[in-house]
Amino acid sequence: MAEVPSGQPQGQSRQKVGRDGILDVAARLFREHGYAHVTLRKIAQAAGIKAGSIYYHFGSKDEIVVAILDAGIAVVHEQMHQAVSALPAGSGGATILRAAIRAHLRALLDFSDYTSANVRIFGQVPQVVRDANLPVRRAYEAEWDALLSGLQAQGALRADLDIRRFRLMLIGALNATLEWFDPDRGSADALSDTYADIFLDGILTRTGGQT
Amino acid sequence: MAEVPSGQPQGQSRQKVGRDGILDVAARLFREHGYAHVTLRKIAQAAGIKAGSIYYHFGSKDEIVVAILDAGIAVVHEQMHQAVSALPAGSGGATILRAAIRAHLRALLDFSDYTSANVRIFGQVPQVVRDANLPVRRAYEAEWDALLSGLQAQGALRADLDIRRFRLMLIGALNATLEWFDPDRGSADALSDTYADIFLDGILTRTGGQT
DNA sequence: GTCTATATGGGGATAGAC
DNA sequence: GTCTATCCCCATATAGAC
Repeated sequence: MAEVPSGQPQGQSRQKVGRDGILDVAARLFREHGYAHVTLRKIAQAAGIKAGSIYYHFGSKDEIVVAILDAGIAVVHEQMHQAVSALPAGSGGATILRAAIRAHLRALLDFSDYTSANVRIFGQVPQVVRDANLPVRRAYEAEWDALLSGLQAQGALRADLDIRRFRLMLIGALNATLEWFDPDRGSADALSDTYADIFLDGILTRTGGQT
Repeated sequence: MAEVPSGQPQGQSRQKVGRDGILDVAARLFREHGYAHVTLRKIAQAAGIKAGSIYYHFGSKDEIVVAILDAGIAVVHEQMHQAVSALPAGSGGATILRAAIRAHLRALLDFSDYTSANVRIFGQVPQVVRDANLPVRRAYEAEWDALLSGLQAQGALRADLDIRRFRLMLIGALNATLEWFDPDRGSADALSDTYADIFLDGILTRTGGQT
């Protein structure tokens, strides 16, 4: 993301000092390479400092990871909430869901190294780190469940749809996109529309007309 | 899976000798703990041998991993192919898709430590290992694409559905289930039906009647 | 706030006895 | 086929100079 000034040694970005600079480069590295392969030495090198210096800002590697995981959920939660809140009052269920899906996918694929790092490494980190990230995860999940339950109560969603199960399926499907998304084959927004088309109406040929 | 005779020391299964025994325990450990956290020492301990002995059967840790990844795809590929082939001639598109989805999810959640290990660790292994697994993956993907394209040619699926993209979405969604599936909340088969319901017909309330 | 130097532990892999 | 013993490397983390 940050361009490297042309005179710099390879593999070392310009100094990104301070706690936030370290988090930024660490999030990018975790996103790209996964949890285990990213060492403090590599984070330090990418930030333009030495490994020992990291301990002035953080108490442990896991402390860095927890900060990144939490920030990743915070970003996507805020984006999704904003996107839905910004819709005109009285928007239909399909419109609301499309907006929420698009916001989630944008944060994951376009915006945020923190969100994508979260999705990428959550399954790889030690249990204590996962536990530390749980509260913010639960809050985001609750936001989705509230949204979906509201739509179901309005009659926009099938009455027999299990909200929790559908939310797990939907978020799981969206997050899995990270593994194969290629911006050269289409934008995140275009992908959002395809997801929405499929989840809202399915893939079968319709005999009767439908929204 | 294998019961431990009651007199055995903790953390050590009964001897599972030979190459296949090592692969079995390694697949289970990779499934449970991910790639990086499973060491040769732990595999050896679980197999009831010492770490050095593994090198009689395998040239490296990566050789073990490649064997497990390949076997994981082979199992799910075979199961899916069998399930579809076993259907009565002239089965409808919805029936065929339901059978394929069910077979995939069964292999992943009920059957095979190899398949679930593949899904769990593929994103964590070194590039050379991923590359080695690519041919069998491509073959499985081709099986799905052929199935879906055939259904689309028959008019069972929407004509504007991008097959490759849908296949990535579907397999990604099914595989993501591994992260949250809890057999106490319902069987893999029940989950398959929910997936099929959603992907085939969507989640919106239908105004007109539909299959 | 960052450096150098180092303690400590664990990993994959190899050699040779049995 | 499995063992013990060991090499070598790299990880996190700490201590103290600057």
